[in-house]
Amino acid sequence: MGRSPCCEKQHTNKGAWTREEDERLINHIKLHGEGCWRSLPKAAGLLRCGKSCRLRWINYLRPDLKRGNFTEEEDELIINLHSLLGNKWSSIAARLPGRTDNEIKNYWNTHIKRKLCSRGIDPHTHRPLGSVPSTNKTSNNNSRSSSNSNNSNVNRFQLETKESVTALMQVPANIDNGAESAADSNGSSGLSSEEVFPQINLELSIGIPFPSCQRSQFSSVNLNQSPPQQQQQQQQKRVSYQLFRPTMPDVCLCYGLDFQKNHACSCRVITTL
DNA sequence: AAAACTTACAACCGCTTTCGC
DNA sequence: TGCGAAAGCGGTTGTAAGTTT
Repeated sequence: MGRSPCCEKQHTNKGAWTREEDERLINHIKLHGEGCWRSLPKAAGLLRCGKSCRLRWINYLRPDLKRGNFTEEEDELIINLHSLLGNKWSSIAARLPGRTDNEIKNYWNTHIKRKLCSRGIDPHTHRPLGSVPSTNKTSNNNSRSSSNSNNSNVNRFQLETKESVTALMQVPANIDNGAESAADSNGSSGLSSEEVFPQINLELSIGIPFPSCQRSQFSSVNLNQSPPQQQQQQQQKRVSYQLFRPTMPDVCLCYGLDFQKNHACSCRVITTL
């Protein structure tokens, strides 16, 4: 029935990895690939849990990791992605080549939170500090707690869909203002979200899933009926959208933002935003 | 110079999701 | 189909390094 346990914890090392352990792990993965973490420690001659090996490899030893300080562009991208995705560090990391979820999470907690606070922005809500929070909090606080609580999938969908719609509205606005993020321009000016984006009601509440995510459902990004100037603007937006999903094919944004995993969006409609 | 405090980040823990039996 | 282990993920902790007093 099932599988045998992953490791015998009483025979495993803990704490900081030694250089020798690192080398063993690197050599083993070079020879055999990432394969099965469960059997890796034994095969590599390591007294470590497979889970620990995986973490060490992913967060520190992988050759494609980009070490060193985050750039200003990466900062802004993380802030924007966090405003869209909340604390979904792995999803954020997937859009920053060479960075790991753990690294981004640590960086967020040590640098970006402070940076946003100094700009007068609440790092949880991406709203100006002191503004009245929505009663229906966004997913920054619900990424885990909602699944722990008795909230149904419908409730989770409502929250995430609300967030995705807000995101759809916010992203083009950011891009029209150049590299400045919505949070940035919002915070530095001291204006409320509603003042910056008068067409957006951030208290919007959505209850029923879209039957499918079609371009026409997001009127602000409907290219077909746009005059040439608008089309030019939207072409810029489309290019800039790629920043947020550089590895994604040109598919529905909901899909690109992983909503299909939560059944919030089951479509794979090809769309040009 | 050293103690106290702060910061940064690697690693661990516990939970959820996925998947093999 | 259900159970249980593996994998994956996000929150938290431990501690080394840096800074201040």
